[in-house]
Amino acid sequence: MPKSADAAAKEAVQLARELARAAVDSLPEGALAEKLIAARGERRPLRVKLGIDPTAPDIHLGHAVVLRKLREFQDAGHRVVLIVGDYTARVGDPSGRSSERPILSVEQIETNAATFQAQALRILDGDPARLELRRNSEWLDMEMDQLLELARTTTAAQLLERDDFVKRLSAGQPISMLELLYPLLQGYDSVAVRADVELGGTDQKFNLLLGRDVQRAYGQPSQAILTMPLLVGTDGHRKMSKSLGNEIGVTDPPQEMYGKTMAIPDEVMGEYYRLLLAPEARAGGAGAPAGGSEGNQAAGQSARDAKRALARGLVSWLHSEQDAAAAERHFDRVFVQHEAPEQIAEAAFSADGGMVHIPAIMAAEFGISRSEARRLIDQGGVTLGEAPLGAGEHDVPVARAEGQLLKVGRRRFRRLKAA
RNA sequence: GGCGGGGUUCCCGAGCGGUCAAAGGGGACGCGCUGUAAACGCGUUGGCUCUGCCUUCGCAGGUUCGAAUCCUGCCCCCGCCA
Repeated sequence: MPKSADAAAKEAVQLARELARAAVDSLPEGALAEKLIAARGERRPLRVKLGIDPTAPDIHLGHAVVLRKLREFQDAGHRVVLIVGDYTARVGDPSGRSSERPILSVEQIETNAATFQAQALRILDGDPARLELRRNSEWLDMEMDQLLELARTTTAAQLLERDDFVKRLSAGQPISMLELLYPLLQGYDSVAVRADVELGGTDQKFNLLLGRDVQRAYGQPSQAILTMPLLVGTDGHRKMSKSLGNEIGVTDPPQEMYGKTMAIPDEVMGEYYRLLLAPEARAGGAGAPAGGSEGNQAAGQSARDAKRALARGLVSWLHSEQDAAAAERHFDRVFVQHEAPEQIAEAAFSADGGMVHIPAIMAAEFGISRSEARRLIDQGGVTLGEAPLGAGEHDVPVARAEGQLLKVGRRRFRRLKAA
């Protein structure tokens, strides 16, 4: 039962609108709908490209924003081409950076690439009909004359249009040739996989658009592009990134994921909902603040409840509902009731002359220096059993330590056992 | 190629022969408060066998009783000129 061309077009426009939900740019205007119509006409899925450089070992929620969007394309019947930038990782994309990237070893990149793929599959549909996994070393490890051919497609002026370059140039910061080359290589990725659509963060806009020019130069139709907002990190200010230490990893254990989410500033909660959770959850009951707030107390409570719902939602998505429930119980127990967690790792200590050296245990268990451990003790941040250790109380009789709970700061626990 | 400026602890940034593990700010951490939010207050922020010792101020040498501070060479960054 074929639909009329008119109805099909309407449907495509509608779908394009849904797919562009939460996106910052969908360019050029109307291109996505046209691609959808064309694909339907040719009875083939769209090839939707995302490139990720494995410069850090783990995928975090910032990546998840875009991966989630890709999943929507998959669910609409299209094919995602996920390119792990094992070759471009050696070049270093300047996007959003004020300095050049450190050079990664080939082994490091290889390790990262493997974990990236595995972690991306937590969000994407792994069905081969819906997902094509590629490495860009497949085509970027090219001959010099091929590179020159690629270089011919673009002028220096075009590359220097990029606002990041402009800023750095005027700020007197270095721009390496490799960085200038990067957008071209990314554009060539689009040529190599014949991308119909490419997604990326807003910081990728320039690169994505340049990809259109590169494709055209190679006689291909230009891709449509979709840019997603950059997710702000747990500090609430800067974009989420491993190197800033403000990330929530998609493979973070449930308790950690829940806890980190509870620590984000209230102001960014809305962003997290909008960019990470499904529309149902967003509209949804769980997160809806209790109506008719009575004063500050009630408003405070509902903000907290909304954040709990967010934390639950994220853990449910990336782990499971059971995990989310368990993480919440743990959170309530440890951080709301201030009780010890149900599961506590043991730390073996060796008694020396009947005394136990607490800083040594802390150093071994938590990866801090003994000096730092001493400071923590002196500041009253370390509790053994019921009472905090006093300043200078670094060595403790075995009897005082055996079987006791060692609490460091607000969140680190160990049960002490004689070795 | 020439001339000039610059490389300091997680980051920015002071220091410019001893009183420097190095001001100040940011960040982070701890305590208090609290909703592991925000705001606010106090404190900590190289390591260790800790009243002292060791390592650190781009790298390598040198001068000196003593160097982050002076000299020489090297590496890197920036600007102007060519």
